[in-house]
Amino acid sequence: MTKKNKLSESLEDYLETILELQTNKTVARSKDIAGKLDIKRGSVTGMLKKLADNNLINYEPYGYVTLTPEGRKIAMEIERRHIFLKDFLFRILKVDEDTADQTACHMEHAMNKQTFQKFKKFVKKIDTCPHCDIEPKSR
Amino acid sequence: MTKKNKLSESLEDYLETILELQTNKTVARSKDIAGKLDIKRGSVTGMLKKLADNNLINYEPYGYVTLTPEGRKIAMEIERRHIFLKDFLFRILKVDEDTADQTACHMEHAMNKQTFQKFKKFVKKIDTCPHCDIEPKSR
DNA sequence: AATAATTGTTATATATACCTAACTTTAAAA
DNA sequence: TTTTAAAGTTAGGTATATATAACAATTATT
Repeated sequence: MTKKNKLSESLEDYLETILELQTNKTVARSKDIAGKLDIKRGSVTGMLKKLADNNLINYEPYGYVTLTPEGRKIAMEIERRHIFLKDFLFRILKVDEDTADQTACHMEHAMNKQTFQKFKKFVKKIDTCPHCDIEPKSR
Repeated sequence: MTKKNKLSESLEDYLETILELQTNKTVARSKDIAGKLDIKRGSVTGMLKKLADNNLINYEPYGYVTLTPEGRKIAMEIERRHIFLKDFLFRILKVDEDTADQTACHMEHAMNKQTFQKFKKFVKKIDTCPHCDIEPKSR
């Protein structure tokens, strides 16, 4: 059974960051993870070990970091939440972009899966409501 | 100048709890704080000292705990957020009450004042929207 | 008032997530 | 290829928030 050990917010942030780096730069390096998370290089190693212990990343000292299927699944979930929440905060609530990003970064850990689903459904509904007249998504 | 030291989520939770106890039981006792926060008695003392250091509570060993004006102000802000978010999650998103409570407890720390204001305004708007037909607040 | 129970505190320990600084490995330049 | 630079690791330290268990103070019971 895949243990559902409920990751810490920090570990979730690492996974999210690794996914972004993998996507944008094909490969995740310790230094870039540190950069994105604004954390010192030395601190990253220990966290990578923890993630590896949890079978969420493939990690060999001095090697590149990649997500395992399970790590990827979690990372994508967090990333999806982040994108959705940031859009909500920025486009609908009209919070400035930086704040939207930071706030999304916190909120993405605060809801469980089901609650987030409901929130999403709710936002989608009001997003097309003529009475609420939300600015439409540009795309 | 009143230093705006940005409290940790834990310390904010303590303040919120103390306010609730003060309101419901007239006085906040260490044991009840521990109970509400599901934390051991021994751990509470140190946190109370920190809050006292920050001039947020009046604390004397073996005495009752009371909020200072500044502590009260913060506690009320957090409490207001909690109540609002829980109502949103429970009544509008229809999340079950326990989950709504826990989730509110996390979310209440995730937004800054301005963002929360905007969120509130937004919810109030859609709450009276005929198209969105939200179940009305019972009171 | 004496004793027992409850509540509060202290000291010590643990876990998490950081930092710094020295060191090692790998990669790049000369 | 040696040397240098960059990236990664390690060891030791700090801060926060918790637990446990022994002890002290307070409150309740008899």
